[in-house]
Amino acid sequence: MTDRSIPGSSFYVRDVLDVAPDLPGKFLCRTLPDGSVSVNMITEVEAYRGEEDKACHASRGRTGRTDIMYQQGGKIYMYLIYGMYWMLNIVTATEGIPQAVLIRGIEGFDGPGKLTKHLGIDGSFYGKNIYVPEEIWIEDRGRKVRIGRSARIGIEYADPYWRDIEWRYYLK
DNA sequence: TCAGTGATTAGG
DNA sequence: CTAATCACTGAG
Repeated sequence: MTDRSIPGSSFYVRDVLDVAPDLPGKFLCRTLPDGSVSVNMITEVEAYRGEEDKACHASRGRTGRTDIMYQQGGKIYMYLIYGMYWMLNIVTATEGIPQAVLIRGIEGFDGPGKLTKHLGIDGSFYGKNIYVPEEIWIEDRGRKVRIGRSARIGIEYADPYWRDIEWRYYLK
């Protein structure tokens, strides 16, 4: 009877430009420390695609931080920015191709730094699987949504081509 | 508009 | 080792 399913690893082992627009409208679920489950619809994401993407952390190659992006899709890539905010990303594509989707917003928590704070997740989640429904996972509840797109946020430093490309996807 | 804050990275 | 950078946020 249940109208919900949990995308398996194959959902994430696709090009980031196919995975990213499929995420708004799905639900980010998290078992909080008190045992309750937080469920929020994903509202906004961005795609970061390969070493050629000058706004992607992997543009400077494989390092300790970006190593996870080179692994098979479905892993979590966490990183700290400005010394204060943990960013939640989902690795996509097959092994050897560095891609990830940044989760920028969920219902009620608009902003990548705000949602990780609400969910209580940090660098200790680096490398965990998003398709295993234990601590944190994504559910498809059959919601049909309309997706808008725009340039990515906060990458003014990048070359114009990469700065302006419309790889941000959000709920209309 | 602008400072806070610390991991990560490149470079000496 | 040092210094620069940064996929952000909230206060003023």
